[in-house]
Amino acid sequence: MTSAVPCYCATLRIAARKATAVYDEALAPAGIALAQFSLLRKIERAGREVSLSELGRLAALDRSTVGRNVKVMRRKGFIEVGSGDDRREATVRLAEGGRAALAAGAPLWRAAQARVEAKLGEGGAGQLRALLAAL
Amino acid sequence: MTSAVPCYCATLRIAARKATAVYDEALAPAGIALAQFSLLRKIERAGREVSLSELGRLAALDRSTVGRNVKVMRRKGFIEVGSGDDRREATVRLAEGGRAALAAGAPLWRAAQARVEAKLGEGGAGQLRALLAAL
DNA sequence: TCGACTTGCGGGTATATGCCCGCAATGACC
DNA sequence: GGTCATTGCGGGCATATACCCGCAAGTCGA
Repeated sequence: MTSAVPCYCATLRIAARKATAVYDEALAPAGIALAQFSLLRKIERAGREVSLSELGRLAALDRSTVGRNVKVMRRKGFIEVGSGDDRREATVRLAEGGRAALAAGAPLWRAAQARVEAKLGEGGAGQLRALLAAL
Repeated sequence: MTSAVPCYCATLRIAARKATAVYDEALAPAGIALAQFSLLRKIERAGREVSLSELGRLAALDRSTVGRNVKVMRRKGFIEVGSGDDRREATVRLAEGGRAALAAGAPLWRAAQARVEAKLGEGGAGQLRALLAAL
């Protein structure tokens, strides 16, 4: 008999998919989905040009994944790609479209964030952060 | 000033990716990754043939995603695809390869599960389940 | 200064994921 | 018994994600 032991990983993946759907829907009016919005925020927070590898570290994404995502965001006019002093590096910075998406998305993101926080209840939000940080 | 408010969604996605990497590595010797292992378990648990739509509901996946994943698992010999009474339905059941992968993966999965549980600490595991269920 | 690592990327390969459209099979309701 | 809405799929389209290989640029020690 296989007892019904839930797999942490499967549960996390489902939660991530559901949360993504919630944020994607909220951000839709801004013409951007969470994955890209999140990357734009990392770039914004950096406050300077960042290389693809740095962005990967910031977002905990594989470098090659960042490279592909960047290509899409570039095509959409969210970012511009240049090269740094180190000529191996490809650096990215926000473009007008990216700033606009961030501005339009900010309040929508906050709404989604609040909705999720409400579902988690008092203290739950903080607990979740602490638990996920432990991973 | 943009304060450093962590996005629940981004955090969840990172946690899911990291957990997936842990389980994938653990399951590697069994020749299967977590996403497919998880689906095989759903089919096993069902104890009967399930349609693609049912599997989608069980795994909280979009039906079209299930369709594609099933195609890959079929090619790998993990499952067999047939059709039910309702001739619209495509039903799946475990094949020999799937049973073997489940058997070989079971102890490896338990090890990964234990490792994650250890990181979450006493009670943390249960809390996480409760929180994710709230989503 | 020259070879040996190290680092940063692009591209190939394979999955995973969701939305939408259209088709076929069912079901429900006159 | 005919519509007509519902349900189940496949396939097209777009992203997201990771691993590996190979090339180019930078670093460092002898």
